Amino acid sequence: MSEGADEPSTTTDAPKFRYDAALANSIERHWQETWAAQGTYHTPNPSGPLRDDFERVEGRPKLYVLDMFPYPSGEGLHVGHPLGYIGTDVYARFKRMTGYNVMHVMGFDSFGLPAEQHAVQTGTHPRVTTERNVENYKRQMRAIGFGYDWRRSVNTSDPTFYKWTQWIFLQLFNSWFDADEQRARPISALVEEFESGTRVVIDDDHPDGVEWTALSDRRRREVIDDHRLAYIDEAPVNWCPGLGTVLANEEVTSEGRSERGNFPVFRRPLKQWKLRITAYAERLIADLDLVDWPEPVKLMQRNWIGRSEGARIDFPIANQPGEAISVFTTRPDTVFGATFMVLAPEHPLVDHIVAGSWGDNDPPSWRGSGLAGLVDGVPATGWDSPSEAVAGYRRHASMKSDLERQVESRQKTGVFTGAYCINPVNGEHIPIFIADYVLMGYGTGAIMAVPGQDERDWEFAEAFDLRIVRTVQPPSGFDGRAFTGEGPAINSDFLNGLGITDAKQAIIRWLEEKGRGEGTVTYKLRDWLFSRQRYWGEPFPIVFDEDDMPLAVPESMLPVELPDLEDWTPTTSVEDEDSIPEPPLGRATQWREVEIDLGGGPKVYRRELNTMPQWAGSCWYYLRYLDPTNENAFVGAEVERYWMRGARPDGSPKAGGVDLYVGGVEHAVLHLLYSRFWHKVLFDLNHVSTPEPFQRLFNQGMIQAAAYADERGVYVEAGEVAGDEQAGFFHAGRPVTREFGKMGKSLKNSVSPEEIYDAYGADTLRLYEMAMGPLDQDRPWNTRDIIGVHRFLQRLWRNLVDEEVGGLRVSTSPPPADLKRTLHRTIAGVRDDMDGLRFNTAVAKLIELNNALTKHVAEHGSTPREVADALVLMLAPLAPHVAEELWHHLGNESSVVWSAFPSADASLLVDDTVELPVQINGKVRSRITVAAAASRDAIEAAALADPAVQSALAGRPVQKAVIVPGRMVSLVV
RNA sequence: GGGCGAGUGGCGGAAUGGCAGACGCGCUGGCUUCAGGUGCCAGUGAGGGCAACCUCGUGGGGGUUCAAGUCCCCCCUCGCCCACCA
Repeated sequence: MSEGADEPSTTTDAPKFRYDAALANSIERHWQETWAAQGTYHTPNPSGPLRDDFERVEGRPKLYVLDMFPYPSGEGLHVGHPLGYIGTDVYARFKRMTGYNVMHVMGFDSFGLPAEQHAVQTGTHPRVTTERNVENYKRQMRAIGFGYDWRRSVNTSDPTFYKWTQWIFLQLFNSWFDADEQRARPISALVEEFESGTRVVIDDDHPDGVEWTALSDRRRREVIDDHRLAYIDEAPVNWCPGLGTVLANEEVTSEGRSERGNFPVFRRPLKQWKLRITAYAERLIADLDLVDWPEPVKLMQRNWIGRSEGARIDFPIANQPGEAISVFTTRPDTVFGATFMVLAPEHPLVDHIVAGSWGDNDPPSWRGSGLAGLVDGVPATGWDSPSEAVAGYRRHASMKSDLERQVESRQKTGVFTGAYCINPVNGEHIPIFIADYVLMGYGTGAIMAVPGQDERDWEFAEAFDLRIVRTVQPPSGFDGRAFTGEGPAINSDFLNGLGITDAKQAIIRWLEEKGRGEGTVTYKLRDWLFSRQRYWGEPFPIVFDEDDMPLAVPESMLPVELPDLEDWTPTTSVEDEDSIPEPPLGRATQWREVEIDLGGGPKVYRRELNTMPQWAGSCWYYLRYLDPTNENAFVGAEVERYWMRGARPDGSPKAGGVDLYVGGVEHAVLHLLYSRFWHKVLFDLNHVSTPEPFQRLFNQGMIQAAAYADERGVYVEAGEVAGDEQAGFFHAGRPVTREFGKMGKSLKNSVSPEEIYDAYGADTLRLYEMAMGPLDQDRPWNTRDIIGVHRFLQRLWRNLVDEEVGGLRVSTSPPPADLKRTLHRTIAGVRDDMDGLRFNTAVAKLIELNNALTKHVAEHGSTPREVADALVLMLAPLAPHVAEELWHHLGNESSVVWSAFPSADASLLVDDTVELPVQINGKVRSRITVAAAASRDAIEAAALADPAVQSALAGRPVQKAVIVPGRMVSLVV
């Protein structure tokens, strides 16, 4: 018994042992302390320091249930946060009670922008605020009664954790992607292949290959560095002055702003770290077939990776023998209709091909006359020369932000370069334009324009009065413009008559035979920009030598600890897009240089001053939970194999990994793509045993709450609003309007878990969040509804405990047959629902059982022991505190947490007799009761004999009788 | 513009093609209480009828079926994702 039961109740005349908030709170406090003291939720490993009493669970199947861990914000948890956590906690507890060894841990994603921005706002060092916030989150989570093994918890900003984040980065740095074997291999293997001559170096200076021994030491290092999975690249990146850092493509919205903070983002070339995720594009798509994920998430990943099959076609440049422009197209079958060429404005060949002067027949529109109103300094007849036009148009294009491009209704603009190239299939000279609708970042940055079959090219051709040749026969009556549908090839020489698929195959064969191109695959995915100019992140384990070339810090020197700084704030400026990134670590004057011996004696090196992005720690934290104290490896091999192995009971193919991963759909392409990539690298290098990290993914819904805005549109505290839908809503006497949105600070509609414990207890909160709807659905929070599940717990308690004196109201007599059937039907249903994560219907079934029990107790004065035991056990995953209290009250010594979930007696799931509805012409006219095993004939006879049926038939003969035994009778007259 | 998903009482939501609205909130009536309610009991889709019952009813319109919230076609509304990706 908890001592709380002896405390006076807050209400004056309520029974002393009524399950109210005060009693719930004392029960919860008592068991939380007891569980912590007894290590109830400790999960044993098969080996190592956390082996504990592994024998106890040996032979059980393992189950790894994982939540997307939070970043610990200064606001603390609101009731919208723990929805998924409660769901996994219920599931983990249920599976433990049904015989699994369950891994269930919570950690903290504490590096990165959110933590740092919070620190900036409060003016306190992020380490201090992070530690404080983590403690607050832990306290709040303990109060909800989560069954985590807290010994395994990790915090990504802890040096003992990020030591291994850095170690994994070095794995990436020290490996390369072998395209032939489609996997990562140690960089040393590449060096060996170069040295032995089995692989030759091909670069811009040596397109036909060059001997390794012919290269300088420095050139060799450059070649190696260019192969690494983590490499430095100078390329256009997303520079966000408002945040003072560069961002990954995934962190930039389609409006060209930062996902976090909504600051403008500018493209500019900078030297940055990148990770070669593009090498894994094919496997990242293919292995989606191995995992049990929601189809929309798989689709989002496939779309993000953006695989396109097509061909590369080389168009020789006119008057420049031996030179050609490569294009990528998904429609090589339309090449006979390519009547002009378009390059991205930034395409490197533009300067090379641009003509000295306009041709006599080049119309004003080709010279840029159409831009006269849009761009400063354009004469009404266009620019005077192609080079002026190119320069002017480039200026115009680079000034346009992505947002402006979108707003500008996609009017096609561009200018002629004055140059021509030759269509390789028919020898025609076709003009080369530059236009901003062709993007440098995709394919080759150049297209062959086929206006007859491409809407964008059609628009461009119309705007610039260019020739249009159809190469696919549109259906008769087609009055559209570009025809993108299926049809026989026309105007295409040897392709004529072929369908699109056959024509593609034929032209690719032709291109490959003639050496004019080849079939190829292109991806939208870009390499992952991996450095940030922020303080609060993992330092790179990298130093630079006097040649400015990167070298790995030896593993023995990890972690490279983040130095303490007086001023750790980022350098930001919202207005100035010409600003340049300044890593705050540059201010660490003692730290930024280091003397170490990397072979050849101690030398002074310059440290990498950027830090890793927020996603680094979350890429692999689920592996550290398994072996958090391991000082020799990021995870021990035996432990990793035990928890990550993936064998389905039926032996079907399975990726393995985490058995159930629950989190928000907002991570569909960021975290989930990045961590799959890291996991695959670790898999290739034999550090983990499964090709995928997360076997099953489940996206929980978002809890929304009513928010209220006044006449000015300013949000007011939702908790201070009075009124209802009929009367309207008021804040401080003034009318406000209601909307629903994500719970949080910005809408002023947060509800803290503490408010709910104080009024009802944590078990009620847990139960309410599970009962309010399907776990994967968004749903509005409604504090008013909570009383329903609280009453349920109160009635259940009252059915087992005498509210006045606290004694048990449990009898040894067996339950009557109907109650026993209800019990076993409930057991079967609840088991099913919990296995399927349908906790809302599981709660409904328990309430139904308890309602039946309440009737029984009203008549008999006590609960049959058999029902009491089963009900408490079934309640345990959902409301663990009150279940544990009742379990001990029922006389059990051991924890309900490790007790067996009840099993249904199959013989009690079928009734002896069943009531069947009888439909006449589709409408229910009567109900008959027949034996469950009755034959069709017997059921039909019983239906026809029923007086209500007879009167409804009114003597009409039955034309047809449909009998579904156990279901219904349907008569047609 | 393209893709995906969803529309069921006053509200949240249940329904292997087989009795629509389980369960909960709210509401109505009653009990308990000096009073209040976070207590208890009963009722509660709409309309009609004293009643047994009858009619209508799952965004709208068609269809398949003995039987449709569920399957098929068209349309409307909302949400999410992508958006000049060659």
